[in-house]
Amino acid sequence: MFKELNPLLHSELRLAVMSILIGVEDADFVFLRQETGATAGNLSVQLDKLAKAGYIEIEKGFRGKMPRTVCRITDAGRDAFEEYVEALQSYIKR
Amino acid sequence: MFKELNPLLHSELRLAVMSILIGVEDADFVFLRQETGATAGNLSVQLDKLAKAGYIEIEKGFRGKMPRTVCRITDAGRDAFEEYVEALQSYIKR
DNA sequence: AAATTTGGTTTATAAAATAAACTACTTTAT
DNA sequence: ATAAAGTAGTTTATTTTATAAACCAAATTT
Repeated sequence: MFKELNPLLHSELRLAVMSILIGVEDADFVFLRQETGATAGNLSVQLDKLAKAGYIEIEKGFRGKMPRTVCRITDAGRDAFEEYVEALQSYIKR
Repeated sequence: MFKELNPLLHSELRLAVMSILIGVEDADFVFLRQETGATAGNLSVQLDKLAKAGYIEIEKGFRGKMPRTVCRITDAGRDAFEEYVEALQSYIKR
C-alpha cells in the first residue's frame, strides 16, 4: 500500500539539494547554501552522505585562490530521486 | 524557494498514519498497524506525538472485553497535512 | 491452570539532524 | 607588516528522532 521512502532522500536538506541538482548542470557549495539556507556544517555533512550513497559527485577545486566545491547529480541520484517522488505519491495522492 | 516541511509530518510512519486517517472516519490501532506494517511500539509512540500536536484524537475504549484504541484526524491535522503536501510540491514539482 | 495471544506502553538503543567550534586560508584595514 | 575580519568549508559534540526490545494486563486457548 505505502511504498518505502528512501531514508537518504527523506530529509529536508538532502531533498532540497537533490531538487536543485536535478535541475542544473552543477552547483557549488556557496550556491547550495544560499538556496537552501542551511548552515555550512549541516550542508557539508549532508553532501557527504549524498556523495557516499553515489547520488552526487563532489569536485573540489579553486576559483582563483578560493576553494570551491562543485556538486553534480549522478544517474543513480536521478533514479533515486524519481523513485522517491513516486513513492511519495502513495502517501499524498488519495 | 523551498517551503518548510513540518517535521512532525515528515516521518514515514506518521505520514502514513495521517494519510490513512485523512481518508476515513476513524481507524483503530490494529488497523493502523496492519496497514502501515509498523511495530506496535513504534506506532504507539508516533500516535502519541500526533495526538500531542493536536493532529489526531485518540479514544481508548473496549470492544467487548478487549481494549481498543480509535484514532481520528482533527481539523488541525487535516490543515497540517494539506500544508505539508503543498510544501512538498516545492521540492518535487519543477 | 499453564501457555499463548491480543492490545497495547515504557524504556533502552541506534541513527539522524543540527549546531557549535574549529581549520585554513584570503582580503581588508591600520 | 600585522591584526582583524571574511570566506569556504570540516570536524566534533549535542540534541532530537526513530526504532526495537522488553514489559504489562487482561483475554483466550489448550
